[in-house]
Amino acid sequence: MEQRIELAVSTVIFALRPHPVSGRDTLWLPLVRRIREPFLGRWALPGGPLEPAEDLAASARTTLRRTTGLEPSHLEQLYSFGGIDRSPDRVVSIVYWALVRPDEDARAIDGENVEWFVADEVPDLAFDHNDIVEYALRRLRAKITYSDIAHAFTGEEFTIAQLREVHEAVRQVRLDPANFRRQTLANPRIVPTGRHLTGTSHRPPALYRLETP
Amino acid sequence: MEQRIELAVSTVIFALRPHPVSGRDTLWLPLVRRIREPFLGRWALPGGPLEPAEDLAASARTTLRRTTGLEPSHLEQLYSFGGIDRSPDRVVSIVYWALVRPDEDARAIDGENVEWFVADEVPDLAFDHNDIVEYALRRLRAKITYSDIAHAFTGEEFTIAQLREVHEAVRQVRLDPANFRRQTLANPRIVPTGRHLTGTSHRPPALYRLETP
DNA sequence: GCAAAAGTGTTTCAATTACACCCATGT
DNA sequence: ACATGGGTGTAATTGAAACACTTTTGC
Repeated sequence: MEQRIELAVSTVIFALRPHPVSGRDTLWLPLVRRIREPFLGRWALPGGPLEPAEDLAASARTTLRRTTGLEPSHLEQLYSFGGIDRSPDRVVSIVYWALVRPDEDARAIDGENVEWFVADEVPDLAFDHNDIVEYALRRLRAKITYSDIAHAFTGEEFTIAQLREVHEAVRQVRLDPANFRRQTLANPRIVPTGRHLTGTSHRPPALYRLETP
Repeated sequence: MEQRIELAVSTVIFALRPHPVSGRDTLWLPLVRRIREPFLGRWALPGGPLEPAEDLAASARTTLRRTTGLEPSHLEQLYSFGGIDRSPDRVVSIVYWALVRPDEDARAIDGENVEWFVADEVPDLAFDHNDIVEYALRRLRAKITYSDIAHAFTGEEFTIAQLREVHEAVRQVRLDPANFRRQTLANPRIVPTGRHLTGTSHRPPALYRLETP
């Protein structure tokens, strides 16, 4: 008698929203309340079984649309978890993590049993999902320092300060505006659009965009 | 009617051996000749179906022992591949990569239909395994620059030159011995054992070991 | 004019690189 | 003694960090 191994795809979805207490931008993520055993009633990462006709990334996208109604601006495989003690029945989870833009985020329509939490303050989750969230956070915070993923949180056009605020929110640090500006503009792919952001109560900052090579 | 999704674990196994032409140390990996369709007769990464009672990493270890007869000094998950066009039947592969020590490597007994190849000169492989090997090589070469995995290629005790030769072999570069030495010894976890390597035709180099914290 | 953030300049400090030179051993 | 790699010293270059200062807008 052969035991069946379940194959599921889950996604850690990050968005930037103001922290309920401090008001400063922080990472949030949506969780889904389980309506079945095991872990009935507990919060868990959105996900579902892998459909035979569906790509791994496509499956993550489907989950993302179902829970947030949005397209991810960044989607990346995180890790595959297959410990034999993760769940009463053997299940291997391929986990993705995704970033969604705050401007689109406003348009988000949460599905049933979906609720957003501050990423660093999630409750006790089902399965090993607390470990997974922690791992995803570490990866995001590491990767933003050496890659372009911060732009997945900005619009097409952005000011240097907006980009800096993304870094500050994700990494939970304060960065020197002058030095950040220089280091950012050292990247030749970041070019000024010529336009400026208006409506600020001070000097209007220049708008830039990321050249797609 | 439900289509079954196969779940397999494959491993890219690296060892350092002298290059057949240049004689300098290079990365090698073992491949297995397929004895079944699809891709019958083609070389492929060692691997097999995931057993219900087996951990993902344990499955990789089993494969490693079967093909090389050795224990890995380093084993790490690489990526999971699940494209719907990878194979006629739908198969999701969770791929690991492993490093084995050269001293142990000498003890290796190759299984049937197993042959070692220079990692940068592998033939046309089955499935998408050429892509996977390339990806594993990139990861290894990137990771050796910021982590301790080089030690997975040295013995318990090592000279600074031996460690440098590992870096040079993996990254295919020449490194300044003086600077490499300083940067290496800047790591407080690398401590002298007090012993020296004898039998060289020149000044006997000091032996070090990596403190396990 | 004043506040506030944009944007520029400058000084300091640490890390990397290149390379000259001395040391200890086998032959 | 001399060839060879081990090991040390040091000047030049680069980049990160800290911070003073000027600019441009809304009010």
